Amino acid sequence: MAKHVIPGFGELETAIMDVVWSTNPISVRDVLQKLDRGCAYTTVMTVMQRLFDKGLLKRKLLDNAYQYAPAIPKAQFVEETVQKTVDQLCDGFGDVALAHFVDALDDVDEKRLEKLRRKLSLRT
Amino acid sequence: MAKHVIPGFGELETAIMDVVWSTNPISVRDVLQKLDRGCAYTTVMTVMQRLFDKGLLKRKLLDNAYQYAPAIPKAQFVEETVQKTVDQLCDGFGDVALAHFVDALDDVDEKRLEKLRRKLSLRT
DNA sequence: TATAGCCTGCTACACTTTGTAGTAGGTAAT
DNA sequence: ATTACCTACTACAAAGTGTAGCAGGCTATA
Repeated sequence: MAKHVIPGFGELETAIMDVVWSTNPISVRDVLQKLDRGCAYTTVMTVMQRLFDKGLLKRKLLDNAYQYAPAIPKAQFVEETVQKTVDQLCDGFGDVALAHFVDALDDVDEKRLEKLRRKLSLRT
Repeated sequence: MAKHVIPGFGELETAIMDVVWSTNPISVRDVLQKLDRGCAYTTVMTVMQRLFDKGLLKRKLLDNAYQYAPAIPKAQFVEETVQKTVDQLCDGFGDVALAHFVDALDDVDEKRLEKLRRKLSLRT
């Protein structure tokens, strides 16, 4: 089975969320079609149900079928996930982690570095 | 049970690695004592065995008991973990993730920001 | 030498998360 | 009414992690 890419967030779940973020409201059937990965209707339905249970999707009954939509915008979700990840790694490993985040971000392309510089200079 | 704090890295595992990083070589018994969390000897042993299997610990038989030591220094492990995490989140969420990493790091104390600024100015 | 004590290896179980999907039962349209 | 589609419920596999018992082996000491 696919490894968890993001803690508490599997590969199928990510794919489904991406579909729903890009097109919503959307039915299970349509997500299934857009996914194009030959899994069963019920598989997609179950995962979307779980996403709903986790509070990541909301839904509305329309003509006897659920129409799903993101409970939070992608940007916000990513923000929270990143923040949580940074926090957890810093909790677990302290300053060392922080330092390495900086290093990791070091590899980022120049355009982003430029943005970062601008950001930093704003608050100096 | 405790949630996974770091993907592929549980709470007990982190605690044990920290003990071994701070004191090594070290026996299972001594780790158990230092942990001070009332779990069984065999629990610690099993987890250390797994850590060994994962390549995170090395060991040497001494007087019929294993002496464990980190296979890699903490700094290196943290670096790899952080790098992997950043990569995965960027894979999964693209530029949005990156931007939010920058934001997350924004909250970091001034001393670190200063370091970051210095780092960035070096490559402008 | 026997016995207690500590160590390892093996095994096993619970629980959670994620992917996967079948079946039953309901509703709606043809 | 029969077909088609939807949901709810249920279930299972596999991995990861925490937890620990038990058997067997070595050592030291009584």
